[in-house]
Amino acid sequence: MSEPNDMPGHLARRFQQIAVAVFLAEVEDAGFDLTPVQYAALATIKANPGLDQVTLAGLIAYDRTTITGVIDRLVQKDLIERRASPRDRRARELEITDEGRRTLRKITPAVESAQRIMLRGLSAKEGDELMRLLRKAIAAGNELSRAPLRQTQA
Amino acid sequence: MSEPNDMPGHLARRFQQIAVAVFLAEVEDAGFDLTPVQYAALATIKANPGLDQVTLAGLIAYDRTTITGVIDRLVQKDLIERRASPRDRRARELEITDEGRRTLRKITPAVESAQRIMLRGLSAKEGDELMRLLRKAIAAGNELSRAPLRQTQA
DNA sequence: GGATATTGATCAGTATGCTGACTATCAGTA
DNA sequence: TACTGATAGTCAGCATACTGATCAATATCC
Repeated sequence: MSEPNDMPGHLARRFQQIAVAVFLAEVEDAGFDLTPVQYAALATIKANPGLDQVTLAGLIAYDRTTITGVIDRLVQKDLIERRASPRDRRARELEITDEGRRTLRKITPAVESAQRIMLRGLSAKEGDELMRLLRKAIAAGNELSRAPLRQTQA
Repeated sequence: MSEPNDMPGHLARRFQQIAVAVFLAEVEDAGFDLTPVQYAALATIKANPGLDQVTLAGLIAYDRTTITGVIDRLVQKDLIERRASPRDRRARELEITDEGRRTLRKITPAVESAQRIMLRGLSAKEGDELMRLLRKAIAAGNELSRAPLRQTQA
């Protein structure tokens, strides 16, 4: 373990690095310009119409200060709308647009292809096992980052 | 797989996110101010005295444009020295300083502790298996990122 | 030897992620 | 109701990562 390449932290970084590169390449090949982070936000907004930014952040484990910029860019691309909440004037409600829905639908094959490519060195069984172990490690460490996963409303 | 939290790419991001947070917390508790990226660079420079930036980048799979800033900060902290190579005037030779050596020695327990914490949800056997699977997936995807691992000189 | 290609390093620009601070608003309570 | 604390969102600042460009220096090939 004396060498970075043998450490879990370094492997985490490398795997993430490859995952992002594969995602971007597949999505660009499909003719779209969307980052992994933007995709996850968009898909989650579609599945939870009208949610506010803090709730969105909790559902995908983003920092609330990071979400601001991600939302900005999705709005700029006309994929979502951000408007003041009538019930809480501090909050913004997020809604997917028709354009966002269309993009999400057309981009799905590329996203799924990317998930397969990043596991291409593993058998199906190994891929499942890797995901199981990642989920388990993540669950145990959830509270250790500033942006933990929050399944429910605060 | 229709939900981000079930996708390998998202799990990769989450695990990396936790790994970085744990690393920073452990290192700060030990009284140091060093990022995972800076640590890996410093350790690799110590193990390969006089290497140039491209070689360093290859050994830890950093992008060459990223390395520039990392090196800047390590130099600023007096942990390494950067000087022109006598053999190739384009290249810079990197050398760890006494201060860098001292820091590396004192920080090691915190770094190792961090590696344990980020796997704390897994048994020893599961942790080994996770690392094996990550290494295998990474090896298969090595060439897919702009900054692949390069074990040897270009 | 000289044109050409390649390489090492840097830079500008963009997108995450984070820390810490700040404003506006809301909720609970004395 | 006024005070207090908590919450939603944003901002400035810093550190990765990347794309693509540029500059200087080295290699290669004719």
